[in-house]
Amino acid sequence: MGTVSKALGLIDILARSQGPKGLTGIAIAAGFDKATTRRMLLELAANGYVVQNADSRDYELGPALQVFGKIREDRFSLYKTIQPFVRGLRELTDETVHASEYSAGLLLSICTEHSTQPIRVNLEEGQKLPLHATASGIAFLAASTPIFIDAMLRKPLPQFTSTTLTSPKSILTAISETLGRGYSISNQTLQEGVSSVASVIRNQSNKPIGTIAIAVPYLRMNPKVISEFGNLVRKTGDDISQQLSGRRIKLSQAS
Amino acid sequence: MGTVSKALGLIDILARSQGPKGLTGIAIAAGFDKATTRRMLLELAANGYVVQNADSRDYELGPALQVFGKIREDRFSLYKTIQPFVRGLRELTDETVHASEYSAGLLLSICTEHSTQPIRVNLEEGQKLPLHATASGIAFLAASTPIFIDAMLRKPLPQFTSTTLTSPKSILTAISETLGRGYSISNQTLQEGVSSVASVIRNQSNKPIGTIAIAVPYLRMNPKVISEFGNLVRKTGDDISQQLSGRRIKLSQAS
DNA sequence: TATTTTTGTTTCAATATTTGAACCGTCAGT
DNA sequence: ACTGACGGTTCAAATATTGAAACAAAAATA
Repeated sequence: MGTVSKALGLIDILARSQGPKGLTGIAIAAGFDKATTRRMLLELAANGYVVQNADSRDYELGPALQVFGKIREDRFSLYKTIQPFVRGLRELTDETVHASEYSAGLLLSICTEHSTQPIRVNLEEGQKLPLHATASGIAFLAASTPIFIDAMLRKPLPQFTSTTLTSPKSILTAISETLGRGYSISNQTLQEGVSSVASVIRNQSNKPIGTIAIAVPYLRMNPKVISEFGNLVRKTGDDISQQLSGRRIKLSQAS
Repeated sequence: MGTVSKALGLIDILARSQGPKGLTGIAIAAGFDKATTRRMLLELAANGYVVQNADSRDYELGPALQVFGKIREDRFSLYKTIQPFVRGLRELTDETVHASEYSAGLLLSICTEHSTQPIRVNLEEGQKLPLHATASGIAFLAASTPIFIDAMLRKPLPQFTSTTLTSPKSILTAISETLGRGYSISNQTLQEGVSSVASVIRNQSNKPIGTIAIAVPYLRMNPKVISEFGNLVRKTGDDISQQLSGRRIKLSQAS
């Protein structure tokens, strides 16, 4: 692993930990030496990706992330297109609905609307969704090329719960079932007590770029709910893909 | 300069260039070798900070920036607090109004509302504002400690226009004038034809964290406008600081 | 206040990573 | 088929990174 990845890993750690964090804590979490960690943090800070509180000496995420994030959003506003759909689906189901975008071998949660019910699925912002262990991942794989699927199933497939699918064979089965019904189903594959249905989102070129999913506490899941919510996500996924192909992505620029 | 900074510089280049960019173009813009540039881009891509289009092989900003940007915004929502003020000031003046946040030796433009007039100041998203060559910078310095001012004036002070202040002495004068009147004035110090008035924004601890500014085409600038707009930014800066000290920044964390 | 502990910062020789010139393959245009 | 432009690859040389240890400063504790 290169130095750059290590440094970016520190940002991940800061993002995951709520609130600021001291040097030692970050070093331990990252598994690096204090000296190494500090040098990286300083370099990140020099670029605005991290800020150090002058008093407490704690580190936090920096404004550069916001700035670049906004620029990216401006150019490729998947989020803006998706958000109303996610919200609509939440209102319709009153379950936690979330959309994700594919990036670097996994799905990044980019938009979440939480259920209002007392028992609900809670999703951290920016949560990483492994392809093999989530309904979203299976839905995404089902829309991918055999080459891509093969490459992904060659990687390690860590087990998160007792029902995580960890064999390529079982995942291929789940994929073909997904192709049959038009949406994927997960049964506590990433987190105990959480079931989901998910569907793929495609871009103008019909390539899969992300997913939309409904995450339901297992206790409220049953075949009727699965089929009802499943058909809802499928339709919503299609609608989003439709809208993405209809509207051009913003390319033009002002002087 | 360390490897990390070099890699982050590539993100800067992608952000500044509108739309995707090829390997060679990026390498030239960055001044690195192709091999180096590519290795960095791959590493950035592996972390989601950059994506490579499978067909065109061009590189673009990645979703990780959006994800982390949103997390930061959630924790430290200077932007959300400021935006209504910026918009209000734009409506009042119909000139371009922008707010900035201090980071790593300069001010990052984080929120802009453009004038609707045919001749107006245009500001790129995420524009970097040097402290010595902008009204925002002078306003920020005027609110800073002597130690900080001294450190900043020791750095190189590049000349951008014929009227850029490049001597520590002239900048110190501008600072003391700013302290006297409560807002700073720039006269085409960064870009020809642009004058600005600016005022500082402080956090709960009364420390300067950013600025708010009105940028006016030079042809519409005159003493009357300066004093009118100047007093407006000053008041708005104070209002924002007031609101920031009223509301606590989110510090608590869940389990 | 004195003492201990924790946390942040610096140093430097050993080490692993980065670097870039040269090279290869591919595609588009002629 | 030739040419030029571009993306991607290789590998020895150059350089940046690493981390143990020492140091400093600040908190916590006695």
